[in-house]
Amino acid sequence: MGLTTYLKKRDFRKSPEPQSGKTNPKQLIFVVQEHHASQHHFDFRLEMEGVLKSWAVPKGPSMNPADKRLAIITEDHPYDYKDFEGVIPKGNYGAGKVKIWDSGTYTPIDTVKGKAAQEKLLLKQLKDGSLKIQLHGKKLKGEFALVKTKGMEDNSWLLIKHKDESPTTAKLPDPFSPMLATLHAAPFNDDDWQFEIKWDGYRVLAYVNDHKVDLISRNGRSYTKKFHPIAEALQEVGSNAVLDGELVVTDDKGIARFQQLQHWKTEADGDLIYYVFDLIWYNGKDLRGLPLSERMQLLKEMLPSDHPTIRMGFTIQGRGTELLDSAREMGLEGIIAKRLSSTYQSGKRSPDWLKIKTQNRQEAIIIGYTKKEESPKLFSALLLGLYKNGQLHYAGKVGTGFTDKQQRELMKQFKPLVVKQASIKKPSLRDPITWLKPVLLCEISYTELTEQGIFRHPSFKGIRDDKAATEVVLEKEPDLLLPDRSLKTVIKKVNQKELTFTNLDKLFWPEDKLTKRDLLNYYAQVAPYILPYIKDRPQSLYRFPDGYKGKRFYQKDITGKVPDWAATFPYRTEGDRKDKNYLVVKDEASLLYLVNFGCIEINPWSSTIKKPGYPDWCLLDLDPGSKTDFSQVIDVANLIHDLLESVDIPAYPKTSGSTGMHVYIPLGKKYTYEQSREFARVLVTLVQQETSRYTSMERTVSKRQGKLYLDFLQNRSQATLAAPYSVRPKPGATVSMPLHWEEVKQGLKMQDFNLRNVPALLNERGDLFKPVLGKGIDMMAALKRLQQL
DNA sequence: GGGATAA
DNA sequence: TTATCCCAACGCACA
DNA sequence: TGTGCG
Ligand SMILES: [Mn+2]
Ligand SMILES: [Mn+2]
Repeated sequence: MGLTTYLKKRDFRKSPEPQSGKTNPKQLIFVVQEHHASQHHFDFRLEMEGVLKSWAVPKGPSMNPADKRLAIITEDHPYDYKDFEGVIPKGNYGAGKVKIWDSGTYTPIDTVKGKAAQEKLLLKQLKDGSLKIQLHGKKLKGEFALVKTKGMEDNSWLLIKHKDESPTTAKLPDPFSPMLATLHAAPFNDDDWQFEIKWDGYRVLAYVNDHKVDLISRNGRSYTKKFHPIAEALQEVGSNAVLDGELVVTDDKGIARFQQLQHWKTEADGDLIYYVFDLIWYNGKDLRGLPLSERMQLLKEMLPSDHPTIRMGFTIQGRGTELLDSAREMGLEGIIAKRLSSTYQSGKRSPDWLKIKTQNRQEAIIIGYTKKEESPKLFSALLLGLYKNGQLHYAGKVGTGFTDKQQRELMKQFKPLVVKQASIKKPSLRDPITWLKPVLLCEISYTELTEQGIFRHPSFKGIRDDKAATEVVLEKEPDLLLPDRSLKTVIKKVNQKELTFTNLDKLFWPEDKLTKRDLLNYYAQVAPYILPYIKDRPQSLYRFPDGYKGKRFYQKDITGKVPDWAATFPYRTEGDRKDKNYLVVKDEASLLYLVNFGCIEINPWSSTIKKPGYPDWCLLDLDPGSKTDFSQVIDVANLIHDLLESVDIPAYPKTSGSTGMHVYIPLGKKYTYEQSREFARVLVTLVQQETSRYTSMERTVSKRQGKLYLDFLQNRSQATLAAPYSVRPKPGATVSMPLHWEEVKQGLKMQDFNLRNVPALLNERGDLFKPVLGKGIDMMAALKRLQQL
């Protein structure tokens, strides 16, 4: 009998558990699929409780695909299948022989004749738990084994868990910290999840022993004395358990009141209730490895069903939307969603527990107000706006939450801001609108934001005067490509193409703790912004498979190395008798494919395959030398700007993300590379003459004497530069960031723009480089104007 | 990161 | 069977 | 015609 069953059958309230040294072996069997095997790795898939896990195991000496049959999977804590770490034991285990003994008789069972019979027997022994596994006389150290028998299908393995006992008898770590929930934007319905009310109180762990109860807060503070009625009640209810729950004070309507809890002194201050929602420990058994569903079952059996102060909170399976609605009706803070199969992950803010709020807070810009004709109020509703991609959008109207006094004060502030023209596209509203200059900020609460970006159920909370209106953007948790930090390999469809993302935990920037997963998430987030500048362009690959400090190499020819769906562009070098092929980015999938290949930076041509000889932009590359630095780059960039502005040539600057800056001039595919280069030469020559003290156009490094190099020669076919929004393989994961010319001034730092902050910045600023792909300049007219100078 | 090839 | 290798290149500027 | 350069 498994321990879980055993625990379930017990009535914990009636008699103490007998102390017994006997352990109950528990073994679990799963069929693991070998999904994709390369020369260097096995990729395993395991479908468990409806969730697909996958992980890569590097091939070691014992992992030949033809013959070797065994790998060991170990893990740190019991029963959490998401944290598999692939480990290949060193040494030679012979030609695929896994010796398997019957644990009772210790007779080898690998001598059974016939494949089918062998497999059948093995499975039987695994199922009834009578199996011990040894490798050449040595007991397996790991808690799991992957076993392949000769009778099994090629892509199937058996994963055997052969722990002696589960849950374990071990000391509870001290200090012990509770599992935490991740904030989640919207409710959902899913039968794999349980939903419960989020109570507004103190998170309290209760250590219940025979003669003593301790109530401990999340920060390790003792609440035993302060909330002694709860401690006393727990003492009656049970013993030898560690419970997790929320301690609340309810008002006369039964609603938890946080303020009242803070000031609670005696029973006259309100009714204390301890809502228990998890059982972590019972009679020396650590239950954290059990799935939530089983812990809940045990908890239900352990707690009395009708105790006035120690209660099990209400839970419902699958119907999150419904529960959030009722929580909102009741004026509660929100709900918690918990994955039924999840283990208790101490101290972790886990994606298996999600907090979903009934009320969200957001700042918004007041862009006007309406007034109903007949209304005695000064105004009926405020019109709200938000910036998205650098543009102001209508975000709904708020008609509640302000007092008459607040209305009078607001009207005073509105007076000097009244304008005739709307600052946005006019929403269709019945009541007459007074438009305001979009500078005033307010804070609102709301329940939901619609697809169109309109607040639902907004309520006014007050004026904000500590921020500029342009700083206000939607505080929305981005949907990440790879949100689950416990998966080391993920197979995912992007643009209808199946991509395998590997080695997601590999530290690409160890100092910044940034992983390959972070890099992929970054590019997925900025894909809409970067794609215009890399789509349909052949790519020069610069690969860093082991992170920015690791080995690196350039790659252009990808013939035969990329899947069929990847677009390519043929080329030849001198003496080639066959075509070589550039990789061409077409969509998010091909971009992410590159990134998974270890391409930290993206290096596209200046022209597309549609018109390969005609670049979209002309570029000036400002590279500081050994005796110059970024501050001179800023100076010379501004001089270039002044010059171009004086002759009416548009130009757009970006940091390079490395040491210098890039300036792009739109050409609109109208001129050849040679024309672009000669145009750049003219511009750079003019600027260099003015700044000869610290700039140079010399191709030979030594002749530059450490001066800043004005590089115009990259205006040439097949030459590449790091794309806008490209990350660079540099400390701090810097990004090549398009700027306003006003930002190009002393004090600007390369590190201001990096993998961590650029996605949010882009949401505010939009794509500043958009005009680079717009109408190209009239080069001849521009040259004529330059000549007049 | 992973296919090709030398040892 | 395992370890290592290999993954660009192009044309301009100056000697 | 070779070498450095990005
Ligand atoms: Mn540069
Ligand atoms: Mn350069």
